[in-house]
Amino acid sequence: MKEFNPQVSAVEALGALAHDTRLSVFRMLVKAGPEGLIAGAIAQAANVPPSTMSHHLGILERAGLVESERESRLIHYRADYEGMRRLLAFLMQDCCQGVPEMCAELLGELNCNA
Amino acid sequence: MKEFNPQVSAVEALGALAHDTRLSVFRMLVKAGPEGLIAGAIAQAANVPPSTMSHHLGILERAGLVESERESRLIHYRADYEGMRRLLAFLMQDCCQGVPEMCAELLGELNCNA
DNA sequence: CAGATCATTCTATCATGCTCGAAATATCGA
DNA sequence: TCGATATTTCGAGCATGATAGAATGATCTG
Repeated sequence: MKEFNPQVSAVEALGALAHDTRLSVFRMLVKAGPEGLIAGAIAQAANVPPSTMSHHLGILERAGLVESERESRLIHYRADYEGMRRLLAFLMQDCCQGVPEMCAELLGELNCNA
Repeated sequence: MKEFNPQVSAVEALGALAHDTRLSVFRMLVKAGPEGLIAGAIAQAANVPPSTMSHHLGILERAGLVESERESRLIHYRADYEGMRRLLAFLMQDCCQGVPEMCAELLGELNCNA
């Protein structure tokens, strides 16, 4: 039986993002939106072999940061916004429970200017 | 000459937080506020030897997530809110430049309830 | 200055993670 | 069914990270 430990999930997600190639891929997918990108195109864009990229995408997926869906021979990867939200919420939670003033200030600077 | 690469800094910060002990310590320091905590107390609270904790604190400090200040024999560690803000801003930036609707929704759920 | 306290740095061992070619799997078109 | 395409899984070699005892550095007190 696999328990739900928010901190363990957060460590896994942070570890998934703590890699140059994987962080680039995640950002790429966030920008790509709901349509996502095809595995091969991601590997090509990041300039790494398909097998290496597959490994990285697996790590991001297991961490709950991306989702994949097969469409015939192609596999679409897209960012998992809910996973991202969980991670950010976990990090902010400490802030809110600790020093709300600083937390508020921090959130205030994070506005979308789009 | 050491260049400033936001992505490299982000990877370093994410890597620093991607460890159970270090994430616990960082949360602890965020909750502790500006006064921070003493190195020895942190090691004791996390139940790890001082040398191991010193190693972890060094990683967090080099990543720009905590600051240290000596006060006689004791060394105070406190969370670096500016470093945390930079990391979160970097992660949100992708979101904002990509799909602003999702970004806004995501930020909306991150309100301090304190 | 000597001894005690607090913390870091050193060093060695052990564990985990990254990379990528080769082989395997899945799907399509002829 | 056969060959081509897209992707993953496997396996091995290499690199990096974690851990903690011992030694070192910094500071206070008597």
